[in-house]
Amino acid sequence: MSRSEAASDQRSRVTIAQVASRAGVSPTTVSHVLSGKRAVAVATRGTVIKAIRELGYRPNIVARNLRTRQSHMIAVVVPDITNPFYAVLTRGLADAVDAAGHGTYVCNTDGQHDRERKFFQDAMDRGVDGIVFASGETASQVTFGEADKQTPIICIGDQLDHPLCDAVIPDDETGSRAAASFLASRGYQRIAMIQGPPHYGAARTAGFRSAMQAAKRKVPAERMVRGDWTRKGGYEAMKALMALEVRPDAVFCANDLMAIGALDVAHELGLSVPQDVAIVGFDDVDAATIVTPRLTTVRNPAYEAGGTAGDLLMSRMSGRYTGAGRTVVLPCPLIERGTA
Amino acid sequence: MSRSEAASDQRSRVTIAQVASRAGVSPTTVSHVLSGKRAVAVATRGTVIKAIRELGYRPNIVARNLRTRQSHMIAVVVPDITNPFYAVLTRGLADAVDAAGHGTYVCNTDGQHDRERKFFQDAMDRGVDGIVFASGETASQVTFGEADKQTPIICIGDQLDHPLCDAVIPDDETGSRAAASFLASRGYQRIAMIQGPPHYGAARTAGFRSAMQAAKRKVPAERMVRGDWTRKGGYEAMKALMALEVRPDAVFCANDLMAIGALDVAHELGLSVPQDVAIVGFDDVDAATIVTPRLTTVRNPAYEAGGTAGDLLMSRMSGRYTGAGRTVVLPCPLIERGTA
DNA sequence: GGACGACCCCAAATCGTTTTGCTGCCAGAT
DNA sequence: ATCTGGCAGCAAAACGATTTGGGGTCGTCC
Repeated sequence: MSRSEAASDQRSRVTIAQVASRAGVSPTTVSHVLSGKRAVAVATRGTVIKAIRELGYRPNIVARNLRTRQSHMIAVVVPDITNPFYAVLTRGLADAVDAAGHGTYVCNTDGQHDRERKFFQDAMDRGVDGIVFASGETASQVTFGEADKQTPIICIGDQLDHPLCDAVIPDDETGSRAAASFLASRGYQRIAMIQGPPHYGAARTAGFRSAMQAAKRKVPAERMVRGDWTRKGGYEAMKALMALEVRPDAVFCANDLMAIGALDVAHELGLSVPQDVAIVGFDDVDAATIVTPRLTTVRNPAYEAGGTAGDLLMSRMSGRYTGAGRTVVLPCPLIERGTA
Repeated sequence: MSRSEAASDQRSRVTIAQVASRAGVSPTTVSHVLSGKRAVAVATRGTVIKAIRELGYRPNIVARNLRTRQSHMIAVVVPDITNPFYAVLTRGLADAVDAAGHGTYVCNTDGQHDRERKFFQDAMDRGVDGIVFASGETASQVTFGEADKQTPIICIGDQLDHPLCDAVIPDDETGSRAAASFLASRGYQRIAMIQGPPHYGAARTAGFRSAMQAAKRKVPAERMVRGDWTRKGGYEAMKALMALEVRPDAVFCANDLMAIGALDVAHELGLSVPQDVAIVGFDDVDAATIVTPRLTTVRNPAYEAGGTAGDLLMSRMSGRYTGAGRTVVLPCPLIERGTA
């Protein structure tokens, strides 16, 4: 009984040593045929490969990671994977690094600083080879231990004070400016904006303001309202706007979800879009083409952002690039559809 | 130069040995204060903790994983994180296991069997503590090595032939039946269905058929068409349906995306929903409430599925449960909105 | 014939933890 | 005075790979 138990009790996977002993060589040799780091005679290699196959050997990656000090895993920390923007970004990243054999470890922070810090530490301790940080614009809150400075970081949408940090930032300001001047060029006079919460999305507001100035449109304070990025928030902000003495005839929303909320209000009030009121969003999420009429918006290149983050990361991990932080900015083109 | 280099060259993080030497104790003791697995005198513990703090020591998780043979990481393999259903499921899982200190490693398979297998192996080799497999209904394609049988697996939406495999399956059939009988009870006569691709979503079709039989509605073959789960696929399927000699007056779609595509057709044809044609979907994705009119659909409890998958996994990982595969089925309630 | 390379392969150290025995030591009971 | 038993701490062996210095064996060229 205890014997048969022991026989079937191969609780641990087969190790490199077992392969070696079966092939009649040393573990070193097995390792070398696996990695190809040193030449091994073809005959020997054959024996080893045969043994590997017969035993069904698979290398223990954890052990390898410990020895080589790299995990072939990268962490992506986002506010919420449920948010399509971050889901797409994550996918872009995953696709970019997958071919090189890197896995992706995702962390949801809900935008809370302490969770950001926690996951950051966690990822570091787990020995990830790189981190892409897409958790809002609060990135600068994180501080680094000495040891953390070894690991490359990519920051999306913001800069970060770290020696090995590259940034990829969608050009929010130019995109917003394009949206706002488009509205002006269409002849809309009383253009309003639903911004993000205080301290967020400053670039989008800046782009809007700059376009208004260029188009010689005055924007009284009551036409600059705020939402919390959600559909509901947009709904309420739009309500406030529509309750104004002089109603805006166009509104630029800092993101699509809020624009959809604004659209809800228009429908509710029986306003026709874009005749009575024009609406432009930002992000170009899937839902933008689902709503009726389809939402005119600015495309936020999530997939590309994730992809270039992956590329930047890999260029550092491979040692191909070592140097100061790079910044790549991605264009955010205006997508004309039905709401403006 | 070389000296100062060596000084700043603390390439590796501080180890438990350094802490031990600074505190004047053995690594063993440090480990014990960290894990609490054995008592250590309060004075000693104080010294150790002080040393830890002064040095900024953080344990090397990779080394720990190697020794303890567990990674506190679980893998979730999904077709596409970009699909809201899987994003939500993943989030439910992450939230469930996060508190216990488990990270989540996500793999996108795009539903391709070879990628499923690849990621499965990859996850195993990386030493994850558990896997939740949500990649379609093709799960049964995967085969296991002897060693893989040690790791618990949760299968979502399907069963899997593995000794330690639990399943959580949304009750597609009952949900579909509810949707279809609802349609019948509303008096619709010529009820059609847009199914998933061949071999997929069989339960949803079965529920539909069973309800039709119970309601004594005949469903001629031309009223059972297929889409590929996408909006476009739904669009085309609906086109075919509307081109029929006798038009259906209601159509049940196997998922929301296809339902939205169907809705596109209705709008295009100037048909009013639900007067001219009723539409019911399945999944209750966010977009279901964005479309006009809002989509009547069956709720697919993604978040809960992820959460219970996490719970089942943890009960096994902790050793609290060891035993045959459990199956928990989650109800899929009908959500009445505007399209039926 | 000896020197010198090429070519293979191995032993042993290493990565940074956790986990066993095991050893002193001191207090209290016999 | 001896024994028992618990407490605190340490040394050393894992965990499963990679890496490096070195040592055979052979062939070739002076």
